[in-house]
Amino acid sequence: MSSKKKTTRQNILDISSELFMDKGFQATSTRQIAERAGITQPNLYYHFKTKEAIYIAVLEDLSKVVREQLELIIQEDNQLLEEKLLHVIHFLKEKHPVNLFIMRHDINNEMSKENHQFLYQLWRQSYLQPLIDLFTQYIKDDALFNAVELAMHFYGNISPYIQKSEGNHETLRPDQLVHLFVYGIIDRKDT
Amino acid sequence: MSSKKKTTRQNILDISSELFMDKGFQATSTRQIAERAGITQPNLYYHFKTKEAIYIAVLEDLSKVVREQLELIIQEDNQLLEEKLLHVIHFLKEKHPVNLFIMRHDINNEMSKENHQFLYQLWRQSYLQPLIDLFTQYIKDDALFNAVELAMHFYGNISPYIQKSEGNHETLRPDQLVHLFVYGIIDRKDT
DNA sequence: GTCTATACCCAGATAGAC
DNA sequence: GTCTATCTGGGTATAGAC
Repeated sequence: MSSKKKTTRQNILDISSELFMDKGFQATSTRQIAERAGITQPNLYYHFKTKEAIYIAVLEDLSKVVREQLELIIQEDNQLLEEKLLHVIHFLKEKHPVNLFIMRHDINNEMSKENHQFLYQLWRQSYLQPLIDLFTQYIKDDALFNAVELAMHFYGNISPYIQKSEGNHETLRPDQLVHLFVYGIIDRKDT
Repeated sequence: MSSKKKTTRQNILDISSELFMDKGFQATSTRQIAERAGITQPNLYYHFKTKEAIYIAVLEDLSKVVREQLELIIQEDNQLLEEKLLHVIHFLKEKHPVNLFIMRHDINNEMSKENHQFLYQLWRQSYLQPLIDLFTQYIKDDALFNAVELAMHFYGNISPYIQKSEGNHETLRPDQLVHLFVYGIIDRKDT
């Protein structure tokens, strides 16, 4: 507790992160952010040039944490693929309850052209690349799918299960999710 | 060609359907709809009470077609589960290139409370129920997952692959998609 | 049925005082 | 650094003439 008080800038980022990652860029207004941060809306513009700049700063923070953690997980020794995937899901679910659909939609559709490019690369490096590396380690050369396809597919599979709101009709447990991803819907436990 | 000219109302619905299902409810403005329909924006309000009413009419049209077609597919005789799933994907991809994430997000988050209930039931009946019926036919009683879980999971799996825009980085073919869903990522072709 | 004109609201962003 | 006041533009929706 060397410096107990958060800076206004960091406070804005933390609150914006929650709102952006839950409701999305468009649906989050600068007035909402300001209200929750306990400041006036124009004051945001002292700390950031535009609303989009806030979004970028938020994603830079998130990406750093995610990348570090995912790289740790895939480097664990003596673990089955299933166990590592389970760790990934647990990490995202507990520490990172983010709506990945909305996040990807915002990156692809709500940003200016330059920022879209930048954020897409950021997303790829921090979210996708560790999974690509993981699958590269584990799959055979003659596998039916390459590592990139599997990594993308993995995110498509787990996204509905790691966000917080969005009418939680998805009820599978993380280990069931991994089972479906690795073995499919067919029960082969008894073969 | 008994009546060649589309009514204004139907024209509005067709254009709204494309926009809503591609960009979502919020991101589609009544001005855009009117412009593409070749009418003025206030004229929309002669045909529909609100923007939300347009969305509901659109989803009623879509649901009817989807429900009929999916029920046809699951009733086909002498087909493997894989073949039926493939037919479902082909139908959705070709005739119904809709962003299912956005659709579900709109139903859950952009509608008034009553309309949310109504549309959710509509979605369940037309999109989900046929898949539930299909899995009920094919899975064993002691399977690891029930039909509802599998149906939800199936949509989560295929959604990224059937929309038209949204930066097409997903490249799996429909048959690969079915393979992953049914057998998982492990290559067991040679066992 | 379709139009013009316009009301009303909420968004992002800026100017300038303190 | 933070505020009040305000601009500008976009959104949905209504009134009323034709």
